[in-house]
This record gives sequence, C-alpha cells and structure tokens, in this order.
Amino acid sequence: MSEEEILLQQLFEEEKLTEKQKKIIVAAIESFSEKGYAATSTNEIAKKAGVAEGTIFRHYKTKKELLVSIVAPLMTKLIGPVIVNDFHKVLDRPYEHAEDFLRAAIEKRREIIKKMLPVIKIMIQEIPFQPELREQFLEQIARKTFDRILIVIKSYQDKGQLIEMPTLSAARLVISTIFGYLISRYIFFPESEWDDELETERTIQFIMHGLGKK
Amino acid sequence: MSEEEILLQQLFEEEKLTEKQKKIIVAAIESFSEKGYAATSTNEIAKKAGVAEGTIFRHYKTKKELLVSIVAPLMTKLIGPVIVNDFHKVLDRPYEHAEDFLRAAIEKRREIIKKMLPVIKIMIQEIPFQPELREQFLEQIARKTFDRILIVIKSYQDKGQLIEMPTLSAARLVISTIFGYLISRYIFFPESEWDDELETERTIQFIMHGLGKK
DNA sequence: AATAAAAGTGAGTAATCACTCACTTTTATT
DNA sequence: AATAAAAGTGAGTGATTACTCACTTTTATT
Repeated sequence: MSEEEILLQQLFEEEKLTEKQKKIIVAAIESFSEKGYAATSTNEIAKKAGVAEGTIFRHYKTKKELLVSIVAPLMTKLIGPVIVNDFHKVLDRPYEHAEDFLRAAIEKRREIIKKMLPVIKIMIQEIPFQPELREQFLEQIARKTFDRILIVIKSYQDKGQLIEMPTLSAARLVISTIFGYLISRYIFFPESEWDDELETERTIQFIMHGLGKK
Repeated sequence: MSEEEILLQQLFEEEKLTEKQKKIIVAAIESFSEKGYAATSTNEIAKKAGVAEGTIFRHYKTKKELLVSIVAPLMTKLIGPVIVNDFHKVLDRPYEHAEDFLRAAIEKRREIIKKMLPVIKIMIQEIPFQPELREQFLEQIARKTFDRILIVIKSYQDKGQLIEMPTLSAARLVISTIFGYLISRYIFFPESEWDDELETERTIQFIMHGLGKK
C-alpha cells in the first residue's frame, strides 16, 4: 500500500469513498499543503486527480466542504490518543515517573505528525481563517489536551515529582516545549539531520531539570 | 498619533509615502491579516482604503509586491535588536546572570510583537508560500537569531551557569520556550487574562530550573 | 434482464480576479 | 506663471474562478 493510501485509510477509516473521490482527496491534500487552500483552484485539483471538475462537486457541495472533509477527520484522529492512551495509562496503570509519561507522549505525537504531515500543515494554515475549523480545534483539541495535561501534571505534583508551579503555567510550558520540538523538527527544519531519540531525551531532560546548573 | 500611524512609522521610517499610499498599506495589513493574502482582492483593499484600484498599481507593480513591501521591512525591523542589543549588551557589558539576559530578551520581543501583531501574523502565514519571504526569514531572522543565542548560551556555559548540553539543542529549547510563550500569549489565547510579569518570570524559572523537584 | 440510483462528465455561466491605460488632478521645479 | 513630473482615477481587459446542469456511463437492486 502506498504512502497516500495509508494516509487515506488512517483518516477515512470506515467512510466509503469511490476511486475518483480518493484521487480528488489526494490531489487536494497535495495542492492545499503546497500552495494553500485559497490559492488552489478546483480546476487544478481536478486535473491533478485526473477527473472532471464536475466530479468534485458531485461529492462536495463547495470547495470549502472539501477542505473541511479533509481537516475535520484529522482533528478527530488527533484527539484520540489524548482520551484513550494518556488518560488510562497515566491514571489507571500510571507511568511511575513523569519522564516516562513525557517520553511516551512525545513518541506518540511524533508518530502521528510523521504520518499526517501534509494534512497537519493544511490544518495549521487554515485554522485562523475558517471559524468552523477554529472552533473544532479549540473545543476538541486544545481544550481537551490542556485538561488532560493539567490532570497528569497535578498527579505528578501530588507524587512530589514536580515543583509546585501553578498547573496552568506548567501545562503551557510543557506543551510549548514538546510542540516547539516537533514543529522545529517537522515544519521548520525537516531537512536538517535529527537524532530523534537523543533530541527527545534532551527535551525530557530540559522539561524536568531546565538548563541551570545544580 | 493613532495606533496605525505608529505602526506605519515604525515600519517605514524614512520611506516617503503619499497619504493614499499609507491608506492602502493600512487597508492591506488589515485585510491580509484577517482573511489571508490569497483570499484578499485588490478591489477590496482599494475600497477599504478609499482609493481607486488603479492607485494601488501606481505604487506597486503587483499584489505580491504590495505584500512584500509590507513584510520585508518587518523582518529588517525584527532582526535589529538581535544584532544591536543582545550582542553588545551581553558580550560588551554582559548581563551577569543568564536570568537577566532572558528577562530582557523576552520583554523586548513582547514589546515588538504587541506593536506589530497584524503584520507578524501576515508574515507567519505567508512565509511557507512565498519563497522570497521564506529565504529572507531563514537567512536574516532564523539564522542570525540562532547564531546569537548560540554565542550567548556558550558564554553562560563557560561561566558555569548552564549545564553542558550541546549549545545547538539548548538554543532550540530556549527559543521554543520563549516563542511558545509569546505565541500562546498573543496568537492562540490573546483573549485570556495574562499576568505578563508573572508568566515571564515563570518562563525564565522553567528555562533555568525545569519542572523537576530538586 | 430490466430498472433505478449513483457516479462521472465537460461545456457553459456569471462573478470576480489582477492588472492596464488614456485621462485628469495635484504637486514640484524653473 | 508656465511646464513637467508625479499621483490619482475608473472604466475596461482577458483570464480565471467556483459552481451548474443536461447528459452519459457505471453500479446496485430487484
């Protein structure tokens, strides 16, 4: 199975898509992520997909509906691990040390981003301009991620593993550090050589102990 | 002087602009940052500025030239403090403690972002799609900022104030943390209530000592 | 095999796009 | 005050835009 087919299957698991519809989605993802949503014409998508322009509008009422049909499932997919993995593993069978939680959390996100990079780029680009996507992101992703991290941090604070900084600020700092790493790694400097295991450990070390000399 | 006039003067210091040209720039900044560059029409800019559409093209050959004429001066402005302030103050009359350097660096960036927010939004949005802007950003901003931070970190490592993590990784982590804070503060959750002084101190504390209990 | 429903087509459409140009008005130069 | 240059105008341009629709082809249902 090709890379595109894997991405499609990941995103549209149970949805029934015709062959031409799949080609439209693949073409749209490629063009949207390279040129941006507004700068991509439906004509261009149709040509790249090898279908008639009318076929696009047979499946999607508008160009925006095509965009949303691609980005919305991504967000659903993104929030999955937050609810399932982090929650249960930490609270039911918790990682004993905060370090182990961080390591698992970073690895999981790295894996997702690696697979879904073009769609994630589209999401990041269009969230500021599409209220529909913006709302779904804030309510579904940002809020829930934040809430989970709050709970997890509180639990490690109670265990005495973390300092007593307000959980809200601590959460912000942890999230900034992790996503700062992943965004540097995959968006800003994907061309640089990265020793992922090493950088992950340094990121964890930084979160736990900072840069100051003991 | 109105907010817009201050921003204009900051960005276009010595450049001679006619009154109508100023109105075009103000209108363009507003529309580009709200709807995005590609989704903004020159007709719309002209109407908002209260000028004829032809007037835009009297001053700018193309719509893209208008975009670049707004974002390029911002980048020049952004790199200023990196060369002047940080370099001289740290190396000639250095801040004795890394904390003091961080505090000054964060405050300076916060001040700039506060003033230039809409233009910064346009820059962030368009860098991925405009090779001209992308190159200027990587060469002028990213690279020089990184180089300076490397030097500064090295100097504090030599003073024994920082642990011996490779400066490259340390620089990445410091930059992620600072800009993670500023992006959360001004881009993601500008509506939330922020105690800026407190959050700045917590950010510094986090960089220096992490979250782990001593 | 007959029928209906769904998928696919591509020429066509009105609206909008960035940009031009002949012309007028304002400003600077002598 | 005369002249030239610069700034401003707005109707007009061909190209492109998202989207439609009457029609054909493919697939599913009986």
